[in-house]
Amino acid sequence: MNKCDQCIVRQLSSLKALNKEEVVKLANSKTTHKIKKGEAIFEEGEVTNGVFCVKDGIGKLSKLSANGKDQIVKLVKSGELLGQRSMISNEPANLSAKAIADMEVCFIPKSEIIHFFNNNNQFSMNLMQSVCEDLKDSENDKIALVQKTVKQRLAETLLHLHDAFGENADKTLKVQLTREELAGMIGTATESCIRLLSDFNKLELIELTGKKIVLKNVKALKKLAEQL
Amino acid sequence: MNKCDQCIVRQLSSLKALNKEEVVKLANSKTTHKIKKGEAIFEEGEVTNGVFCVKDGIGKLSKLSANGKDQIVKLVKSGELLGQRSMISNEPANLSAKAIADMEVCFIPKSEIIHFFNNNNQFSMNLMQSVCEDLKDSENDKIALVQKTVKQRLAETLLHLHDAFGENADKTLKVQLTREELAGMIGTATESCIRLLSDFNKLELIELTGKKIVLKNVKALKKLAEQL
DNA sequence: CTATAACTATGACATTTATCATGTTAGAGT
DNA sequence: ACTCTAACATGATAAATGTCATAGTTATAG
Repeated sequence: MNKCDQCIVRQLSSLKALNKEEVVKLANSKTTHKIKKGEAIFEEGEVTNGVFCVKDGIGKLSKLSANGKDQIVKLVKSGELLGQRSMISNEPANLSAKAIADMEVCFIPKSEIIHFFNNNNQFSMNLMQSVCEDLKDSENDKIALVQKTVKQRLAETLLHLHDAFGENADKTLKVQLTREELAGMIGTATESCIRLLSDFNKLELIELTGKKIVLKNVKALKKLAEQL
Repeated sequence: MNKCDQCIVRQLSSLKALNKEEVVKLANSKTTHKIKKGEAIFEEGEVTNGVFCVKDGIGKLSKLSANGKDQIVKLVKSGELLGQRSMISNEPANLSAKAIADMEVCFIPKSEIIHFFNNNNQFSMNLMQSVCEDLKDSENDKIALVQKTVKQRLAETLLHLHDAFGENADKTLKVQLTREELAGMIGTATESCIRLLSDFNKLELIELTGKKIVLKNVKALKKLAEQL
């Protein structure tokens, strides 16, 4: 069993507030899991009874619609927690969590989290703040969906991916999404997304080499994302 | 000063977890305000330094876009808290809160809320759950915005208004929104909203008498809202 | 009780975006 | 290396929705 006190991830999540004793308790109750790209951590409707802490890799939270499209609500990376919302609300998961790149996650049982929540004010405040952050993001996304065009949302999303996940040595975006997934993030049809990427490519806002994407003109993308 | 222990509202919000002593403390620090229809409780960007508890009336949380449209994120009624998110995140308000019907609200300073949060596990859990509930709603709204047509969203919103706010003796919806506000809720142009309301009227799904709306065929509206 | 503004309504049209069809390319597995 | 499948790409078209124009209607202040 990995010792949690050496896990860098702990520094990033709400768990950073835990004291030595609590970390030991955590290490004894958590279980570690490897999730391959494409596999699910949990599915919509499942009762998880705990939270997952992302140690490595990238995951997506999404919901399948009646017409078969997968709307991506959020991407998660190292240091983030998954499943807090439904755990706190005592509800089955509202969204599915799947790996976009191979992941390593730790499962922490509900009883532990509740215990920390009730006994460590800093932890409960951290957890609260992370949910509040999600709420703010979600509200802003909602507004963007209504007030911005698909083109603007694509520009915005590319910038966000760059910001949140960074780039490789060759300047390509680190997150590797299929066009379909990217379309699912911005809420549009796959074809529309592909078309706009081509447009951006022609306008030299981005560069497409295979499925790798390089942001060539961040300033222009920003302008595009902002402007009315 | 009103005594909080007699306030029915307290039974509805996270504040229901407070004990006798805490309620006294609350009563001594809160201030009560009357907000006229159309007036703001707080505006986007303001630092509120506390939360507002809605005692009576109906308010909207919204964000003004560059093109002058007001996107409504949520309606709030008696028993709900306003401004928790930005208070917890230590940020200026992300949204404006305005009265849609004359309101009475109590302002509770941040220091009180934090004190309760740190000393009353049931309160902090309640508060957490209410934010989680908001998050879930927001995520579902987001998905609906992408996956449903304007027509479906209008049907859904009418049902939600009926559900959440109820009807008057004459069966008309209790919340009285302008067409512009309703459009702002479903994320569409005012004209489109008006047009669809007319359609619904012709199809006898609803009845329009002036700006009052009666849901005539709830079943059909539900079907419309759900179906692909 | 009128004047004036705000709200509601509807038509005509433009634009955006989805859908369908079809072809190409790239990557995984044998 | 060769297939086979999934992913990418693009054109043609249709559908949904936004925008602009204009007019009727209601509410409200003076």
